[in-house]
Amino acid sequence: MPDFKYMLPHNQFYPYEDLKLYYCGSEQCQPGHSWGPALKDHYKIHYVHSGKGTFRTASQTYVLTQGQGFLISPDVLSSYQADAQEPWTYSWVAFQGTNADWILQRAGLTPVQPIFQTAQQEAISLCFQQMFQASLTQKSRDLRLLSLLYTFLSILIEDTSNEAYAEGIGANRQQLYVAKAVEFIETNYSRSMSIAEMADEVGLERKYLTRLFKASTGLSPQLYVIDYRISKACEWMANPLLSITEIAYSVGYKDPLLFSKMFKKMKGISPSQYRSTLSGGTSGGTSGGTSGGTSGGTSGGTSGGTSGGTSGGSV
DNA sequence: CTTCTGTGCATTACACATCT
DNA sequence: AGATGTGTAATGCACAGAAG
Repeated sequence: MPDFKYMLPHNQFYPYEDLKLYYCGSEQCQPGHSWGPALKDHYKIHYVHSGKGTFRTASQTYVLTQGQGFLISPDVLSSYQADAQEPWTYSWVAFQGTNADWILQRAGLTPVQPIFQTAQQEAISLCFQQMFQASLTQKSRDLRLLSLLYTFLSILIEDTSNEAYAEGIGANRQQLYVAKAVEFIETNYSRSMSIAEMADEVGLERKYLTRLFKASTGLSPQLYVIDYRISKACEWMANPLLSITEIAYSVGYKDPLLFSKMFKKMKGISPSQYRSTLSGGTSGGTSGGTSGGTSGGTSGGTSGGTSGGTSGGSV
């Protein structure tokens, strides 16, 4: 495949918000050719056709060869360099969009696990070859390139060896387990669910998952579930059309009294008192911070509040 | 009151390095 | 090459405390 570089024209109207191809290309690198350490504001995947080189993040260094690739994530400091003796020939595609996170997660690629290895080398090479040909077209270039980006990502998702490769990297495997558990909580918090069920879903023994979870997030799984439910409840408190009972049911509590008890334990005040602070204009205190912060992971305040025991925490 | 959850300690399984 | 030692991942048992 010849070297090529395509970049989406800045002035081109581009209505695809879910996935947007920024640029792509292929290059036979010179020995020692490098980029970074630097940041990007979008995703960029490199795929190595031949030769070798090094990809670095803040915490890891990876030596990559034919059939492997790496993901640069937005706002993650990264660098890469071609080998001095056997410089790599690689292709790249850069993109962003509302679905980019979700698609990459399905392919097992995250900022923590940015490396992949494929058994579909021919299919991926063909894909980049078609990108080169598409970049030469005029009228439908954006559509063709976007379809090839989807094809490329679907190959990564389908490639089971990539998943096995990701799981084979010891330290990151534990983070994948925790990520799976968090995903389970965030999709099942609104119904009655158990930690054992979650462990079963993740594929680990309950106690071991508890340990990994606490080591990673600082919260036990149960406390994380409660914290997540109460945070969701706080978001819905702003809607005056919903009763406390309805909100309790909506976040997985069958008993509104139990919901109030847990709410007070986590927030230090009852749900109705919390709601009155929202309408009363004292939103600077307890209301604002929790709703946005918890979905991303841990919320530091709660663990300290509950560790003391039964006498509802001071958050 | 029953069930669930979290934790300490012991044990097993496996990978890897070193020694004979 | 096989035996042995070491470290780590994962599980089992038992028990106390909290949740439902």
